[in-house]
Amino acid sequence: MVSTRGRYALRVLIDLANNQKDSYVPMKDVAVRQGVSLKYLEQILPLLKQQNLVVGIQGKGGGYRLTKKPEEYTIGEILQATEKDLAPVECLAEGALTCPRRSECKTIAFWEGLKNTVDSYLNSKTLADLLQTEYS
Amino acid sequence: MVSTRGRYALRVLIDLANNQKDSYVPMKDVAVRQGVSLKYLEQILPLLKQQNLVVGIQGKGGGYRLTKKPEEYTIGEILQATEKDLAPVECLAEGALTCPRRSECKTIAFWEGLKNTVDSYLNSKTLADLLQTEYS
DNA sequence: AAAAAACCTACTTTTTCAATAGGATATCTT
DNA sequence: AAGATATCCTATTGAAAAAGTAGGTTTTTT
Repeated sequence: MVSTRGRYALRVLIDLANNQKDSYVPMKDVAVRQGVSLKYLEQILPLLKQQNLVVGIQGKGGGYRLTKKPEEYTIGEILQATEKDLAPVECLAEGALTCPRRSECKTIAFWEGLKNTVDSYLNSKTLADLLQTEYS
Repeated sequence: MVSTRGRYALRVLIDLANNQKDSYVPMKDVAVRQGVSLKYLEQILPLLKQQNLVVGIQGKGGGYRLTKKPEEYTIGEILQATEKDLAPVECLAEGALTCPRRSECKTIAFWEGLKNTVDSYLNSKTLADLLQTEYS
């Protein structure tokens, strides 16, 4: 299950896209608009910055800004930056040591298929896809 | 991420399918073959029994047996029985209360799409698909 | 009666999640 | 230079879940 870190990250980027201007957007404002803790966002944004998904400027008048156009962000790369791991099972996680039962495992192909399915979906959607308001 | 409960459940059912006979298969044997704790399996099997995925017989000569043919089990229903929830985000979980931001939420459709994608995959594969040994 | 199985429930240990907290540092404005 | 306003950095906490361990009870066959 995707954690609040990833979900908040998504919402922050949507917020940044919707409030783009020439200047930078302070997280203080985003926190209010999104109804989440500023302090928590301050932990999440460095993860996005590290992957060059945003630029952050310190000091008065500072804040964050997108580094590219919304349609150039895949949801996959955003979640990748914030979630610990997107693999559906332990043994497919980043840097997992090879399972001793690997050669006899009947499920690994199935799990790989699931991972591929999920990854494909996540990489097929972009931030731009989330910008239209639509409710049911 | 799918927990060991779900993964072990899958392996138990594969094991049962591979060791089918007229009699019942005791978990003691499955535990040895699969290299997992018997005591832990004893917690998992009741979940499968509850959904009529297996029948269990107590007493000497007892054990468990599949209730239908391997091709009639979808992986989805197996994981459904053992995992707490298969939803990718909290607000799509079983019996989640409706989010106060629901009407303005820009991500819900995306998450629903992810859930549908995952469910489709899980329901398209059957236990029979996992029975062929294949390694790479 | 004894053996072998499932059944039931409580406990423990470890890890992760979701924040909260408090200050340090950088930058702009006046 | 001073003050305001940001990000940045790191530690701590509280609650929940994950993954098992443990011990006994009941059922059934031999």
